[in-house]
Amino acid sequence: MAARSYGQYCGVTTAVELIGERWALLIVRDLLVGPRRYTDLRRGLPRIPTNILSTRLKELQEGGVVRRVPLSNCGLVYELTPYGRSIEPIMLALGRWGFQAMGDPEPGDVITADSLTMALHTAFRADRAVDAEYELHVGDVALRASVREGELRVAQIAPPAPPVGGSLPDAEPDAVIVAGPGIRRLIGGEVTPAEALAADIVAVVRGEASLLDSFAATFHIAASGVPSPEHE
Amino acid sequence: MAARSYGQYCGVTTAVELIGERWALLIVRDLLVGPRRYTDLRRGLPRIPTNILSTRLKELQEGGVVRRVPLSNCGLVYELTPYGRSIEPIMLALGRWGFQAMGDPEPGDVITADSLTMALHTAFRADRAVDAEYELHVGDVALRASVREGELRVAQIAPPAPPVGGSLPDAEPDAVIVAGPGIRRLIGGEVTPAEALAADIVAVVRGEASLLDSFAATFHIAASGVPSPEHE
DNA sequence: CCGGATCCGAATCGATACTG
DNA sequence: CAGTATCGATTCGGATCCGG
Repeated sequence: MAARSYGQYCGVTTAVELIGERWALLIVRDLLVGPRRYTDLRRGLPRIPTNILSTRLKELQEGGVVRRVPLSNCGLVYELTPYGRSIEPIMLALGRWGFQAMGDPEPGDVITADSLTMALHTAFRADRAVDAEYELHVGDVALRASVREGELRVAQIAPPAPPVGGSLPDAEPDAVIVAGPGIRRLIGGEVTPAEALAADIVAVVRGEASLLDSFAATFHIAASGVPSPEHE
Repeated sequence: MAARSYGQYCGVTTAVELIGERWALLIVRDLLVGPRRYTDLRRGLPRIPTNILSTRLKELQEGGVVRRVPLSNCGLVYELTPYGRSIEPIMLALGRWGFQAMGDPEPGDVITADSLTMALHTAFRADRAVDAEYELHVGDVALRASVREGELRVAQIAPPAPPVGGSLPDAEPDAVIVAGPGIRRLIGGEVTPAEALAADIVAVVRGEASLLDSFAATFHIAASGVPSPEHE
């Protein structure tokens, strides 16, 4: 029996041995957004030590969760295997579960492009979705979220986008929404869109302010049971 | 920012900080089966150090996942809060995901009553369920699984059950199934019930052997994508 | 710059012993 | 029964270094 094995013959235990080590699930979260290079993963996980990142990538490969793919031109990327990708619904559900217990950010907490992308998918309600194109800015992260026919697609926008003529791939968004971490309160339904605007939690800097209602309907995480009554 | 925080403001990260520490999710798994005393948890997690168990229980309480309840007569139990219980569908899905990657047991691996109970729930297919009463023995564990109207109830049977007249709560089961860890191959569909009987993977020691077909239809985990092509 | 490997102090984990 | 105390073994975190 491996040294750090839990010593149980059980599906949950096997899962935890595959993706339960420290940082492993966050690596998988970022890879669910798309294939990433070693350096991309480092940027998306600012506090991960580099030796831990390479150790985890090796372990995830041995577990059949992640695959290493050389790029045709140069370099290489890590990507999920089909088996690794099949964890997506679990990741989304886990994100919703954790969302209920999120308080306000601790000093030093960051919001990364991949985590916000995943959070949008987590909060996406296909049944209530209103078709629209949003540009969303939270902290340093800028995303383009396209809601079309009940489907969500999220693309990351490079922050210092130099406006070189002709290379802009997207049409103008219907609304440009600028927010901070307090956007959690809007998605969680703690505040209405009107209250969020009034309290400066979010701002609609382009497009009609009413599109914030569509946004709040499309991206919503209901407090299912009890979020977490007593906290430390 | 807490010392061992991941430093990200994200639902998945929050979830991992709540239930991602070593052993934590296995404690939650056992508590999903029912409230448990400290000693019960120790028995269900034979390799957990006792200081880790008490540390995790404290952390899970601070996170609002677990609650400590004094018993009316004597002693106390740990139980999940409503928020903690709301992780059940995720746990079941994770058990199915991990099941795909289970190989054969390592030497020293055990099967516990709570993990097998959870595994039955994990593998239960309400849509294909056939009503029946099973008594299932795997290793030292004995379970009573009742399938009624598409619902599953599992009770644990004390192994040395002294046959004191009148105190038996259940009627006779339709079938008594005795198996080893190889029962995974039956649930995973790697072998048919007939093959499992022929290979001595399982035995029906009471009741009609054809009930093993019902069992295999009721408890099944299909290989969704690729289980895990390459393994270490 | 990319993709790591190496080194080392700090924190955590695991095993055992002990206690109210 | 329900933990706490102790201590060596591991792992983690932070920093630096290195080959392409």
